[in-house]
Amino acid sequence: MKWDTLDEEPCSLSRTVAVVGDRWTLLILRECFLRVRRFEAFQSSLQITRHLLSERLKKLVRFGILRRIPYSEAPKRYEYILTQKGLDLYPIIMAMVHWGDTHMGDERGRPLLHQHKTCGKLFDPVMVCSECGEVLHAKQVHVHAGPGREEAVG
Amino acid sequence: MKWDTLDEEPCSLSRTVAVVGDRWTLLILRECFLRVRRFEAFQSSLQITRHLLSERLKKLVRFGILRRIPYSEAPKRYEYILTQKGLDLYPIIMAMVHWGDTHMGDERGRPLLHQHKTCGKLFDPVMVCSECGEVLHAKQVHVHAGPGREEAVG
DNA sequence: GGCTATAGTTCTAAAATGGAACTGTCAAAC
DNA sequence: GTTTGACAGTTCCATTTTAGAACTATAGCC
Repeated sequence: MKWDTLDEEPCSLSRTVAVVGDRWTLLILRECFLRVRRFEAFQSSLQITRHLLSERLKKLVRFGILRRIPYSEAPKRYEYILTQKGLDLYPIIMAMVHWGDTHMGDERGRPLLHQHKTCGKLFDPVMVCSECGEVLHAKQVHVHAGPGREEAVG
Repeated sequence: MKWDTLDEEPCSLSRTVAVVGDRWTLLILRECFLRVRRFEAFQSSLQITRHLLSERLKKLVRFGILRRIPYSEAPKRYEYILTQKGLDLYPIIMAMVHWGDTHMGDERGRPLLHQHKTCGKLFDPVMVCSECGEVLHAKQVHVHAGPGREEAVG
């Protein structure tokens, strides 16, 4: 597999995997959603090597998920902020958190609770159909080849 | 980072990442949701090395995401089927597909279209609040430390 | 016996990662 | 005006993972 062209495969999952499909990137994104923005902060909270952190941040900037913004002119210092494209990764992160809550929990209960500011309640994220609003299940979905692919699949 | 104990971290995202947080595993799961079940079928559609495929399938079985079921007694042959725990990964996969459709598309259009059997329409997956049903956005969510973690975060 | 199909395992070279030390810039403290 | 410390990286080398290909094993079919 040529990972460097995975983002050009005729498959939206592959393209997403090309960007966020590794362990460190997902953990870095978690920190971003918890409002972490600076190199040292990522490094100390994740215990990631500085080299890899530098690589991953560059990659996320390159793909337009983070924006590198100066917060100090002299010395030059930057912080990493989620773009709209990055913020749109939220459902992926939340889906993973919810699966972990459901299937990987221990006797101590959930590590984090999420409160919806709009309605004020503690909630779980639920994936629904954009058309009818019903909860989605794999077995109720039929897959067709779209215009971006010739042959039929699945 | 000790990746072998990532599934015991007091963070549901980490625990999920421990299981599905690598490129091959996510691609293998895509194939599972497209009804692929056999070793040779995974291998030829993904072009993954047989060694890694073997490793990843074992890991998915160990975590209870796939079940290894004999479909032939002599010679012993097995196929890999998603358990309920595995089927519950569907929102993660769909969230990734949707993000790819939205942000990584090219001029040819979507590779795949999804039809909801329940309502009959082509749809997008949308993540909503389990309590009020509103669409979720990162900025409308407040995070609290839960019982599974002592100190407050974010 | 020879051929094919399936599901792996083994081997070696190449690539990625971990861990630690090093670089460079500037502000504030002494 | 020299030292200390914070920050944002880069460099180096040992270890671990992965890629790619060949090999093993079982059994059905001709």
